[in-house]
Amino acid sequence: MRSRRDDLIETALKLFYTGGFNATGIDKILAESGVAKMTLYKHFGSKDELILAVLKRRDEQFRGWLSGEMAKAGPSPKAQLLQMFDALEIWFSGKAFPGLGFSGCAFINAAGEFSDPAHPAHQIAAEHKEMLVRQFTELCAEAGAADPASLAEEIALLKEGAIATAHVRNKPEAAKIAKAMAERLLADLD
Amino acid sequence: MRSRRDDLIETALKLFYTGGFNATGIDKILAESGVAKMTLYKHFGSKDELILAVLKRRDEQFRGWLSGEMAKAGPSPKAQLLQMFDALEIWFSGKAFPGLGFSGCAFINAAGEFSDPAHPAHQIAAEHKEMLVRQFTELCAEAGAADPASLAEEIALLKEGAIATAHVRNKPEAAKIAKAMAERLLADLD
DNA sequence: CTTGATATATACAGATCTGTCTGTCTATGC
DNA sequence: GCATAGACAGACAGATCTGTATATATCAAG
Repeated sequence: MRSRRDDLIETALKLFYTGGFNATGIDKILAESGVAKMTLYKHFGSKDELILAVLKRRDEQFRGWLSGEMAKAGPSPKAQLLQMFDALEIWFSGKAFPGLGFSGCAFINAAGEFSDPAHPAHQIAAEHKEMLVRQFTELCAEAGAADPASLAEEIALLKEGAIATAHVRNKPEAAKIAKAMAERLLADLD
Repeated sequence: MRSRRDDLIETALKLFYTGGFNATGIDKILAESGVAKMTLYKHFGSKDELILAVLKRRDEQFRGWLSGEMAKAGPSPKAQLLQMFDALEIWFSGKAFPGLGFSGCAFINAAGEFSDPAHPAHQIAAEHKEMLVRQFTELCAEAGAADPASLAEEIALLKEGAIATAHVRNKPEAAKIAKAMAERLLADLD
């Protein structure tokens, strides 16, 4: 049974993600989740803290989903890295997270609304991206790359470019373009 | 002499860009620009229309600046495309637009806050990106690329990836990473 | 059955936001 | 000089937002 705290986080994630953080009011989250206002402030203290809890949840949810999709490629690290771009395409098409659709990357969006790098929400966004780069680095090392850290940064940059392109230009094919570029980057491996 | 309308657009651009669209109130723009509220509504009718005017101004300003930076590379289209990534680095460091600093791409940010692709602000953002891709396509054709449209999409994707990485992770070196990747893409040309 | 923790409903305070209304001031052109 | 257009100043309406206060209901454990 899901707790009220989880109800709030899941509802807030959906509304913040699709409608923006600043533009989405507390009252809307309360109405859609059916939770009382006092319960929200008991659990989170402020809207800002709810935003941080939502971003942490999204980080777990997204990285968990992506790892699962990449694992479908089997044991080869190179195949897993390429599979990531197929996962992006599923995400861009709106099929990855039922009920959420695709409204770009929640962390890029958060960094846009909370532009100061010192803002806690911006920092969570940065950490999320860093964690993914670390995961890519391990796979690149496992695949025998000469410079795993640099290669992982390049893969990550392709991923960010695909996300921004898919969202701003409403162009989900960006995943395929990025994948083709990644294939050339990884051609020497395995 | 700058008109009141320009004063409003320039001040709103700075505040929207650094503080976000929804989070920045009309009153702040009026206070900082020294313009009366009635004057704003005389010129723009609503905050939404001011936002659109700001995005159009930013489109002209940014593409004009970028074209100027690229032109510094001389007549070679390949050199101009590579020069673009040097321009990105200047932008990321905050030196491109005095008084604005670097808060990511105003159009990626706008698409984040106005996520619906049918929203006028989102559409202006998409058009801005499309115009840049068209410019890249012309340069790729001029450089003798076999498939100028595809190559331009790849260059554009590297650019978007660099912007997102530089902002979210506070990592201006992303420009150099993207440039190195672009050099490999363009190696066969000229 | 009582106690304590948790949640609910509802009202409210205080701030802020967009947009309007009413005057007044000032400059420019005739 | 005078008329007209544009901008300023400042109050105000109405909505909305975050956060608080109060009083009530539910439910499980001892």
